[in-house]
Amino acid sequence: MSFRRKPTLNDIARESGHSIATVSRALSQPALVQPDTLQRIRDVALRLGYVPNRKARALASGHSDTIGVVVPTLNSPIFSSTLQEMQRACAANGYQLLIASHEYDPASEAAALGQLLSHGVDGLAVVGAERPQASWAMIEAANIPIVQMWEGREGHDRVIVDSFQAGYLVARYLLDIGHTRIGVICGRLQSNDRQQARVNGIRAALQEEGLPLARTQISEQPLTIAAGRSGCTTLLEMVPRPSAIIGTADLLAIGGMIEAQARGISVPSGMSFAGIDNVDVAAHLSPSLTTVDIPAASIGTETAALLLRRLTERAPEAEAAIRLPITLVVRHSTARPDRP
Amino acid sequence: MSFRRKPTLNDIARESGHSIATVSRALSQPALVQPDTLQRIRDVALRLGYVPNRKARALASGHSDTIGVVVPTLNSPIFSSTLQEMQRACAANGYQLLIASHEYDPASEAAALGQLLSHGVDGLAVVGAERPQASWAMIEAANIPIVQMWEGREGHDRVIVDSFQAGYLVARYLLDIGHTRIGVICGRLQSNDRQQARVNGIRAALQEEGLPLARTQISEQPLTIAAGRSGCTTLLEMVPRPSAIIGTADLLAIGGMIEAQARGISVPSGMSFAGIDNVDVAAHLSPSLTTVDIPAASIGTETAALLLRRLTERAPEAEAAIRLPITLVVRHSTARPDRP
DNA sequence: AGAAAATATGAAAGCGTTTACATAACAAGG
DNA sequence: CCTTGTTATGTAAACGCTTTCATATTTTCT
Repeated sequence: MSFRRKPTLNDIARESGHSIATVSRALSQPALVQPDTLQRIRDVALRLGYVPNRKARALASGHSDTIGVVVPTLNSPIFSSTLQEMQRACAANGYQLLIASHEYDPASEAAALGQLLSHGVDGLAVVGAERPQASWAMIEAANIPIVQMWEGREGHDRVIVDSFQAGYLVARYLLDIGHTRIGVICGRLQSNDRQQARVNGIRAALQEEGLPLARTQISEQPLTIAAGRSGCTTLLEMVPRPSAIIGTADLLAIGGMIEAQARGISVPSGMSFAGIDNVDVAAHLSPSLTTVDIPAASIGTETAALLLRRLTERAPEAEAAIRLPITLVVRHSTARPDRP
Repeated sequence: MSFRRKPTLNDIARESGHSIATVSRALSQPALVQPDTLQRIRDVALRLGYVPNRKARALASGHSDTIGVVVPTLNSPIFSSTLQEMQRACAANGYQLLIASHEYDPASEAAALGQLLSHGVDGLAVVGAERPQASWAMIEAANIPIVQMWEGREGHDRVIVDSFQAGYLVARYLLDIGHTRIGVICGRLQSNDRQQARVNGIRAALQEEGLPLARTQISEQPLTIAAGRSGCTTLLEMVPRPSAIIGTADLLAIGGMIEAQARGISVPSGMSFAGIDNVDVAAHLSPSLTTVDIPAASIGTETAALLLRRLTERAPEAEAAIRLPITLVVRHSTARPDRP
């Protein structure tokens, strides 16, 4: 094995007796060169084991074949499946995913955005619309296609689900089957417009029945099963005790349900539990979890498709707002309350 | 808002009256310029809203401040937490993660590796050691630090866990408490050395007792809860029926356990279930799942640390093989068998 | 004070591509 | 046969930054 440095276009040009320009064209726009030269150049390239240098290509051409994604966390079944689908779609079209996460910290998100933009991503996908003015300014300045996922404001493309409606649906269902004392375990509301919207949806449903949603009915927690358990513990001290608990994320609802069962409360006869997300495990729990299905994977698919479209279109189309449907999935963790 | 193009070093040079070289130094090696010029340049840079162009920087300097990671799938609690930690550590040191996944397909993995290398990543993290010769050749040729995660062969740095031992531990435990008819639900074995090793570990433990591990005792499945259920269904047809089932991934064990319960088999009194991974939910199931803890997050942390060290060290240190401890976690999904 | 060493800056040559623009060759149209 | 169009190739100028080398300036030492 020789320790020659990597072959470049120049090497191929020299070896093949063609100019570097022709070589470049042969490799990236084969239609522009004659079949036999094309063949000769390709042979040499193969023999030398040429691999294009995308840094140089990016610098010269202005695009990097790279799409940036900023998510709150990688460690979530929801964002994972979105990312998985984005990755699939992007890879299939020759794009790489540059992924950053920020743990729900606006400052970290700003830093991540800065990094991605300075890396010259061709497109950007972000979660939600709530971010400091400075972050939005950076995005504007970059002047590249951007898609907001989950939540999104006017002004940019977006692939969204109605989180408010998700909250509303699940609360409305519990009310409909007779619950009036409802507790809520939700994620940290600050800098998280999805969680805010879900809680607001719940509040709206309660208000329709003239019921308030007091602070004492809500427990704000990190988004883990363990946190769901402790949230449940807190809510169990409400007087009167809630007859149903909504977790604004399945993990919270699952944790809550487990905690209740551990304390000898039977679900759903003693207490109902419902979540939002419809994670994989929800269908398999005992009892299976009533929840609202959020098409996380589709968000990834649609976002990638939209971004790829923007990256190839000639005349900019109108702003897109793709709204994906959510559906209440009634399972066995909810039932009519004992008696009021 | 003007539509000026992005400011470059040249713009700053002109505005500040310094040479572009000095400006470059001021921005990337501040120690080399005098305090007052430094100040002046920084002021101008700030005023112009200068953002360095990493593509150009990468081309000129030869490194991209980017680390490539190739995982089988993003949609797995295990890899998610590894990635999450890598992301955290890398971001803290100014590196971005370029993530690719390949759904356990060697060809896709090769393609992904090619993309990442051609993007000029400064370092690489991959899962496992089993890949086509051609893929290894590409990696060698790139001549950048690489870390194998989970499994790894000699020849490159690695941060590994003993998957064989994981399988062995859980099987040994079941044997110790008296089980002799053991079924296994495992992931696809092809191109997945972790799954292979886990199964081999189980086989080794059985052999110590003179027990075989026949093909009929094994059900190979995708790595999902639903697949675990169907794997369990298959194994229940073994005669005699197994008294314990090992899922070589928690998701499989969980699925299996749920299926058994759905069929009226009580766990663990009627049948024992054990997994490997120790995913979040395992501790909270009913019954809680006996499993082997795999420090997925630590793998991420250690890999990132190792990679970052390699990227800054002067003299290349000796090859590192960091072996992280795994531990059997006995919970309530396992018990002595009824009677032989 | 003079020589040697350290420090701060500038000029310019890349880094490996892409891409106008120019040129040459060749086919078609009158 | 000469003009006009095509088509294939080459020349050279970016792209925005880093970095070597040379130069000018200041400090340190004898």
